[in-house]
Amino acid sequence: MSSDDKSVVTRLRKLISDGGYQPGERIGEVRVAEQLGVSRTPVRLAFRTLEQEGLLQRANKRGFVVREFSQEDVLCAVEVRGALEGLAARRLAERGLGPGVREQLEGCIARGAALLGKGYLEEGDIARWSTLNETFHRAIVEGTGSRVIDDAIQRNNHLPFASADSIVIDSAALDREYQKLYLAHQQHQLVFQALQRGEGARAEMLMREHAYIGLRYGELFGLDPDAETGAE
Amino acid sequence: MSSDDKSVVTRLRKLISDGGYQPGERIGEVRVAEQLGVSRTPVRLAFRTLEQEGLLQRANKRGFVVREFSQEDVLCAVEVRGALEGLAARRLAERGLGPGVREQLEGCIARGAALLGKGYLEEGDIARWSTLNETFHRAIVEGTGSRVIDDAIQRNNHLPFASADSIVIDSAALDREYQKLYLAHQQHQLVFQALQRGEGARAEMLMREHAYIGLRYGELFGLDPDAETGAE
DNA sequence: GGCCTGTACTTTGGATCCAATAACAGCTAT
DNA sequence: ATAGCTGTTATTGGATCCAAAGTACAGGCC
Repeated sequence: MSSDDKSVVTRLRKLISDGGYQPGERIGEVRVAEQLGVSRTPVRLAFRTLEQEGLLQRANKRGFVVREFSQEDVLCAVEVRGALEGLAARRLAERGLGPGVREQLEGCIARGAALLGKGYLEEGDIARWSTLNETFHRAIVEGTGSRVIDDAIQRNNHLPFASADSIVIDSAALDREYQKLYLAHQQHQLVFQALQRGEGARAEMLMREHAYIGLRYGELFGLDPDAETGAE
Repeated sequence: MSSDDKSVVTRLRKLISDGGYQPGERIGEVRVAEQLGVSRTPVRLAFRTLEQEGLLQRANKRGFVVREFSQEDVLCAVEVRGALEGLAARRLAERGLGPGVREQLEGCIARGAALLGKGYLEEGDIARWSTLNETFHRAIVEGTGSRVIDDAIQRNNHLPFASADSIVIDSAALDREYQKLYLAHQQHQLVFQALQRGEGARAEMLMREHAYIGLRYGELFGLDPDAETGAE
């Protein structure tokens, strides 16, 4: 189950989000099994997982359809992440961050400063930011030491547009993206400061606001708000 | 899948939470299949669902074990619910509650007032409170109109101690429970007032605090805090 | 005597087979 | 001509079979 089956779930998730199946489209077991080169059994297992994740939903009486998400859904998923990561940040601030977490967060901020210090973005910087941003968020969530909170966030992140590293969408306009990343970096610093000082409420609100960064902040830089959903 | 298989998931969930399998215990496919009188296939599918719900977790290299939850986990699950229901309440207050939702909430409060107005609890009141409380919470969550938020809350509620109606634990001491329910009723009224007035931040904080009602409020009434986890 | 290795058994995961059911189409009757 | 019924087909869900991987036990070697 571990190796091969997990790969089926992953590949099916990728197959769907890459547009192999359109939102609202009915998805059948046999066709997917043929496409992935496996039997129907692991596909059925994977359908179950993806149903729980929210990517699939049961059809009228039989089978599954690919779930379709509205702009509103995207916004809500980001708000859910903000609420949960805010909760994690508050708990972390109140209970104090251990040396390991502090070190990780400091490392992320240092890497962010190095990345953005030169005043512009170059090829590969976006990937580098993505990993450091991922590390930063995971450090906070794992720092709470609660699998329940972690799981809740992970489940929400299964929605393809909800996770923390779906910020950058236009890698062609690096100058515009630079401003967003710089703001995100500043927010990271503020969150870290609040965490260090044990300012729970402030850490929570900062983390919550930080979730919006990939969503509506484009308006601040004169972008078209409709193009700033962060989806895909 | 719909009818029979859903029953397998439900029955297995019940089998686990009724103590048929101890937390931390390894759970095998064949034994469960025999106990439920079905083949291994639906059991495997059910394992998948319950893994996503968080009731099972993968064993070291093979199979599943029943997840065990600490007191800390219970607290975290309640805080997660508070954060998410708080988010729902804020959105509802900001966007305004429609006549349907308002009516439902008013109905719940009226029923609560009738239930608690006589000053004491009698047999059956606890079940009545449970349904009205469930209706109240669901009205707020569904009132947001967002399946994403709804799903996130539902997924958290799959943990047996996390849902909103795991308040009352000691049905033998009805006088003590009365005070808790009365406080809960007052909180419902405050939440409703904030929702009506469009006071988003206040509605959120009230809803969030309200989540704790079954957890630590026992201390206020001189109960043993350890007995007030709300589990089961 | 303890540790390592090999073999056998247990259990899971994948594939295939069979039954049940829902969708679809064609036919008939009003 | 249309609506309802019936038969056929396609697709899902359950059971069983087979292979692979893990674990435990035992025997041998150091």
